[in-house]
Amino acid sequence: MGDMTTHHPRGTPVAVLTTQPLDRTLDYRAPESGVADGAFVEVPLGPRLVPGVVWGTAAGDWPAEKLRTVARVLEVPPMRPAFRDFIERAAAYTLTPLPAMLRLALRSPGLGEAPGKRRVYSLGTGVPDRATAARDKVIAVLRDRPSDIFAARELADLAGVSTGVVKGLVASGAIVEGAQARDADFPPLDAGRPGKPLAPDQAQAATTLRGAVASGTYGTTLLRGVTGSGKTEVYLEAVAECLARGRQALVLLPEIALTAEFLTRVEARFGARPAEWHSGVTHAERRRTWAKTAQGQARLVVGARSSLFLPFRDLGLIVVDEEHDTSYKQEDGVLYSARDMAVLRASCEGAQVVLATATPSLESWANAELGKYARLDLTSRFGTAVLPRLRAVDMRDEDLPGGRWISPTLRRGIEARIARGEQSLIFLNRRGYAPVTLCRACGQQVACHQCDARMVEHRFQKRLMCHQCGETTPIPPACPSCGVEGKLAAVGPGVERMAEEVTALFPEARVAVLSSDLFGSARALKARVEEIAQGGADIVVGTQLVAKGHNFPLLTLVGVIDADLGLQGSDLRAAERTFQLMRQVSGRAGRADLPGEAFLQTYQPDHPVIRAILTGDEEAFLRQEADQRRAAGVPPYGRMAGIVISDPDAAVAFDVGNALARNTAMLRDVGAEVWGPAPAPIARIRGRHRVRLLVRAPRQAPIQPALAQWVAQVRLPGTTRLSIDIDPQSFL
DNA sequence: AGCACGCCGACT
DNA sequence: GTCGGCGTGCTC
Repeated sequence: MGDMTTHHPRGTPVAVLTTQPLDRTLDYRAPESGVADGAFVEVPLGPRLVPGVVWGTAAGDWPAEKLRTVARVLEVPPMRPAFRDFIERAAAYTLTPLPAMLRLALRSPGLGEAPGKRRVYSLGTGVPDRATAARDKVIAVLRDRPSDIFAARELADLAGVSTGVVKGLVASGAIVEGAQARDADFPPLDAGRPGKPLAPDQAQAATTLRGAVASGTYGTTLLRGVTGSGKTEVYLEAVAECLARGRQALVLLPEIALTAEFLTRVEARFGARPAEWHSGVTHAERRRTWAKTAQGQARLVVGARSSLFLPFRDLGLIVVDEEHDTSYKQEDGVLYSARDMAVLRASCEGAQVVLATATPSLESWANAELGKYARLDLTSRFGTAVLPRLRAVDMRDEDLPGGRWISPTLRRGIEARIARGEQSLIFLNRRGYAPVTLCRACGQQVACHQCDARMVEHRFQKRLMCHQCGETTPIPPACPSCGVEGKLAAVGPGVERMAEEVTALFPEARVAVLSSDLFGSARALKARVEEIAQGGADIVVGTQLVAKGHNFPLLTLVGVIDADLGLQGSDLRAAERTFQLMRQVSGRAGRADLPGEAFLQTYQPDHPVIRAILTGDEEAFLRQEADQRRAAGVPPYGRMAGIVISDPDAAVAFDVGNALARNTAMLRDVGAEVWGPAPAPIARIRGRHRVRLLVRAPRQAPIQPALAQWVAQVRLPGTTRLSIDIDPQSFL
């Protein structure tokens, strides 16, 4: 697509891409007013009106007399060529039908509707008919800030009165009521404010990033820095440069829970809060963010992965914070890696990308090694904080009864912390009470009836839960398999069970459990985290949740219950993930001026990954991992795709898989090989049997067109679904 | 995605 | 006779 945006006069045939899964554009006549390329429109399709975007000149393969006319042109700025280009390239890369990709860009509520209004109140010229204490308070607030306007609630709260008082004052004209569009401008961000003082290595990195942003061209930089090295301060300098140049910036965060802390830091740096975009934002606010992003008024957006599909007017910088985080690759209608899509979007927009992390993904590290990404390393921890001392606890030497998991060595470490009034963290990446519920009468494990997975006991909620489909059942009194009562036993540890053990060992200590399923809302979790940070607990027992950036200044000990957990299985990414997780969680200890210590309980202290974690030689670890991946020809040194076929009937899914495996000529032509079909790693989810094929090809091979041709050969039965995952997370 | 069309089984 | 099951096809 060129950069010319054409205006199509009334009656001209135009191509429209709708969100209907037709996998091609449809031709329509331009409406009375004419229409521009990229315009957001509504078009008649059969008996309905559907949303779409004008996608260039008509294909012309439909008889002119059968063309219908565009019903409505929405009053929002047209989708820019660079954005349309991104949608097309992202669709081609991920083998996603264009309409499904477009849908991600149309996820704004009430798109094209007139914005709602809210009633606002400001100081009037009238005099109240009767003066009361409550009325005087309201007038005093308004006199104090004469140019401001307030919602009734806001004004009443400031004055410490009820909203009835505010309404009462309107009658006399002492207060005037007005209407304000809900889509108000975002407060301006002051890029010129001085940031925090930077250490020499931070200042140097910041200067380099500012220079990259100032170039106004595409480029990606991997910004590495251990926990507490001030990565955020450094990339906020890049944001400041971008804002100063009048362009928009986007900061991607892996988790909503992290945004509150981040918003505060943005406010401290730029004097106002940025726009937010994630599932926790209200409809009205999302509308506003979408509209203001399109207008170019929202200058900084902080958001989840879906914010990559906002209609920025002039995007100059994308920061992907915690770029290694696996939640960036998750299905949300479409399978895509937010990190890779950020790079793609930036290259379409002529923007810079900063990938920030303490523990880079092997992909990003390899791209830096290859010179595709620039690389900046922050070496010193900020202030006086030092990295925690890491030690392995060899569980083969520890005297521990069955059903207990905290070694005497770890226990002594915790005792010492309690005596000094410091906090300890017990880390176990397993939600619930016990991963296995076993019947001692028949030997069967309680399984989910819809999935190929075990039911996990959640004792706090008194239920069994399937971690695949989320289904829960009450804990049964009798074994579902043999019907014998009172013989079900919890086997293995989960965080809830660890909390029980901790309480038994340290009855005086205040114990907090942090696990995603124990909090109803992100808000509740955040409140608890802050309480703990203030010293509201002596021992924190937590899952992966605690590894992600929460700052506990009093925490000086981290005990990893099972450092070997992630190493099981034969997935080539297991080592990388374990290394990252252990580094992240150890980094929680000793952030302030208290030195930290991390204990890794392991049965294999000589395992190369455990040794690499202990020595802390990340570069050596990554190099060794890279060598293994290169030898195996897997990402990032080879390309892979996973094809999952699912159907309620296992035989049907296998038939489709076998049909695909029969003709792989087009894949072999581009140098790709195919494995499978075989049952997928989780062979059944929500009653659907899953069969997988894996495709591996050399790094440069153009596999997408070949894959598209390959899967197009089979016609899927109505109940069967097929999904293609480019660069799958697991290549088991 | 919807929605119509259409071709076969069990009911008032 | 017809009500309704969901397979197949179409939408500019």
